Amino acid sequence: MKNALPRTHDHQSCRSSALEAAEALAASRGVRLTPLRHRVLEIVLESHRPMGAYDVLKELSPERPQPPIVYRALDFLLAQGFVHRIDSLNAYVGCFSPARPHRSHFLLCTRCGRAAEIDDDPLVTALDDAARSAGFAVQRETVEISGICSECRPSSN
Amino acid sequence: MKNALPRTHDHQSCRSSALEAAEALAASRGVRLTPLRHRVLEIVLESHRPMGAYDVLKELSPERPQPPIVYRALDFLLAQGFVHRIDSLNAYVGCFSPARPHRSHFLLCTRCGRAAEIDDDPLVTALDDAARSAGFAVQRETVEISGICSECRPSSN
DNA sequence: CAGTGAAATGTAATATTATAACAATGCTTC
DNA sequence: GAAGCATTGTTATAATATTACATTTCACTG
Repeated sequence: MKNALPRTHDHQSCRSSALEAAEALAASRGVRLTPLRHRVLEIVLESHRPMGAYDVLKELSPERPQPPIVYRALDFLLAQGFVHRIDSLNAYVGCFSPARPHRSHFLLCTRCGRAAEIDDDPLVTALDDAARSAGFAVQRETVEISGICSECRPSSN
Repeated sequence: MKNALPRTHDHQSCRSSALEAAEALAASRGVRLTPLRHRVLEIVLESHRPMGAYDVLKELSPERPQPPIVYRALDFLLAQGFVHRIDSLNAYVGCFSPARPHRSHFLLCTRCGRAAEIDDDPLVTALDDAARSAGFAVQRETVEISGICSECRPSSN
């Protein structure tokens, strides 16, 4: 099911560096990135495409665990910022820079299915300003832009 | 289940004007706001709080329709912009200005449960700029800021 | 290094959200 | 009023998520 990623993108290495970063962060925070959690993170990182909890479950065969196993692992990884949730897809993506504090804002390509995190200062500022001017104390944000990515657009394809 | 809305907010009148606007728009577009669709819209507009499809279903008793009835009505209302979907809650809110073209951006209070649409030019610009600079052709956006609204914050409570 | 309590995992059952497939009805146009 | 299409009705089931409780593992303490 994994298909072409941009040739310029060394997926293998970004995945392992994300894993290493997560390991280091877990150690420094005194939380346990257990084998199960590690495995789930690995599975999610293996795809730049959001994966549903049940997709992860399938990848965990032949262990054939029950849903709570995966949901709990994902909850842990979410809490640690090692994965993000894509609300519009009921799915999860690995975070490739868990060490850098950032908001969870995404471009989601409806053609190739890839999710790209965006870290855009003006956007962050605009969100903060909008909330502040409404007297709103932000707890959580969902910012997901769906469309066609540059790789999938005729102009650059 | 409906509890205090701000005293300054004439909910009854904003709901009926939203309904009238939807009726007029449907007529002008040549689409049919059938009794069922009208009723579903009314139900959703009756709450400023996002309602799940099954909440709407319950309100439709004693007709006791099956889920597809409600999902189809909601799909129609979404397509016409008479309601918006809140992805982070799997829920729907009525749109109070369906005639004015706008994006669907929300503040969601986790205390009182209310959803407020925000129409913030800098935010719209920042989103557009972020997408454009990534060469991304936007089809759809989910922007939902969850937190505590000004009415629910100690300072203004 | 055994005992204890907390954290993590395992398991069963079920709740919640959403859709597929097809039948029946109603509306529109000729 | 028959044809064709949109809408609604019905059944069944798929997909997503959680509750409750049992068991195991881990980390600490004595």
